Amino acid sequence: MPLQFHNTLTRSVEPFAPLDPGGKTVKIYTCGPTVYNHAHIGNFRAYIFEDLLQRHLEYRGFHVERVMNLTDVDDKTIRGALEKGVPLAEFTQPFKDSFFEDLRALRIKPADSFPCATDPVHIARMIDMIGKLIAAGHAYEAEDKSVYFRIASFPSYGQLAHLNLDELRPSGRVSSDEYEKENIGDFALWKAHDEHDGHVAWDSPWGRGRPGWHIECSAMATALLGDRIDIHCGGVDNIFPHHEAEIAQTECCTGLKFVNLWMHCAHLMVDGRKMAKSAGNFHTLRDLLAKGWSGREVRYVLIAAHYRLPLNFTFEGLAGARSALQRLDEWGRRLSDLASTSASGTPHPAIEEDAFGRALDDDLNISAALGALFDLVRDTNRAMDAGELSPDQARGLLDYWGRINTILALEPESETIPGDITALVGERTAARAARDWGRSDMLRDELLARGWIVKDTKDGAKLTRSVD
RNA sequence: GGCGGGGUAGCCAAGUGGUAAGGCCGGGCUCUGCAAAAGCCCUAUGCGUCGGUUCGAUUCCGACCCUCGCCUCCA
Repeated sequence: MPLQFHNTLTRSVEPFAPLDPGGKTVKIYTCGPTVYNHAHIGNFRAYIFEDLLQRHLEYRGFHVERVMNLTDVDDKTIRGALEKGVPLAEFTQPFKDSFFEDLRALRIKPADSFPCATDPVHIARMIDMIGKLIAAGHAYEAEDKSVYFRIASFPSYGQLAHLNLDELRPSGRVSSDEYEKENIGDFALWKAHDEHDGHVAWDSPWGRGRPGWHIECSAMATALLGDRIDIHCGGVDNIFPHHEAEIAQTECCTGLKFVNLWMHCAHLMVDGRKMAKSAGNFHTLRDLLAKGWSGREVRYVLIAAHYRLPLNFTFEGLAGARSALQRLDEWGRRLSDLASTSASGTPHPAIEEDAFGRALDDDLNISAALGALFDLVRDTNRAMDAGELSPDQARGLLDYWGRINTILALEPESETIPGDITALVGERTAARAARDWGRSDMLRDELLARGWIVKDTKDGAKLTRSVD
């Protein structure tokens, strides 16, 4: 099966081929967070889907160039800064910092660049693009000194969302701008400064103001990746109007097809409803970490369901992830013990077949991929139980597990066992050899009190870190 | 109202025109000084409902029910 992905534009799964004539480089732009708050795990579902996409493309030998923007100026960031009485940049910085911390905790590969909307270089580019759009008749300055994109000038507006604009139902969220616009669907490229914006404003040919949200992505994507990009990702809620607007602005500026492949992930749900800051039903990563869950466990939950399906977040699901990971950890540990006497790996049929990688080729079918992985776990555990797996085969499988983890990134934290713990285990082993069960049990309790669980396997004592 | 996802065992979930992967939970067994852990085994005659096509449908077609999302803040 060829590598293929679902394209939101055509609503079908299509074979993937990069724009790069060399067939090597893949350019990806992904919409990042608005830094007015800590991102919640629903946001991170999107970033983990994008991480899976990038890692699988790399597994298939592509070189991925990826940009993720940070929206650090909009209504909410401005409101937050005003309420706190601090400059905008000072308000957003802690949320930027926590975002990067969370990416690390979730083992999400950093993008090659994380441009910020307020970067003067990008503001200048946005102003430049808006000027071009006005000159070409695609945008106009309204009476309130804001600039709007004229959707009537771009006939294919609505193609991505498959919306017929004549049939749009008024949403009820009508703002006062409506009276300034030629068409209710026209969207702001430049928002004239008003009293709610405080000191947040930049000079422009149309007076002081700030950029609209959509133009930010068009400017930064083309600045950093060029006029045409391979893949643009985001949550389904970005399809309309955000990505629709990006297409219109960018293509009207460049005259080129902006994005070859649009990929969108479904929402993370909680209690059967979309997880959203506005709904107040969200969990942040730091909340979950504080409850004793690990970033790795949260990553498993978020990565294990197909990206185009809504995923209902539950603590039962997190507990299930913990158990599943322990099974994988134990498998890796067994393979590792067996492989310790082997210098080089031997091919195993399952590695050649690579059912895991082939499942991901089909629009990132992670469920089938994990199914294949757990099949391999069971089959090789059975072989190890029967003493039918050689150390060289174990080494080969361990290498394969390592390759799979260049995609999944679910390997256990490397744990260094402190010397005093090792000493206690040694004492206990001696006590057991002397059949001094009382002392053995006392030492086991002592180890547990220090956070380590001892398991007496037929190969001797094994230690694992206890979890809360 | 328009558009788009979903409805498969207690929970999550893959998949196929020929009779249902995998994970969690649960049960059994093995190992074991005890305990814990781990490994193995078992667990859906049925895939929202009702029709239709077919030798045969969970998979194709039609209708309907339920549910979630988008329709200019939103990953």
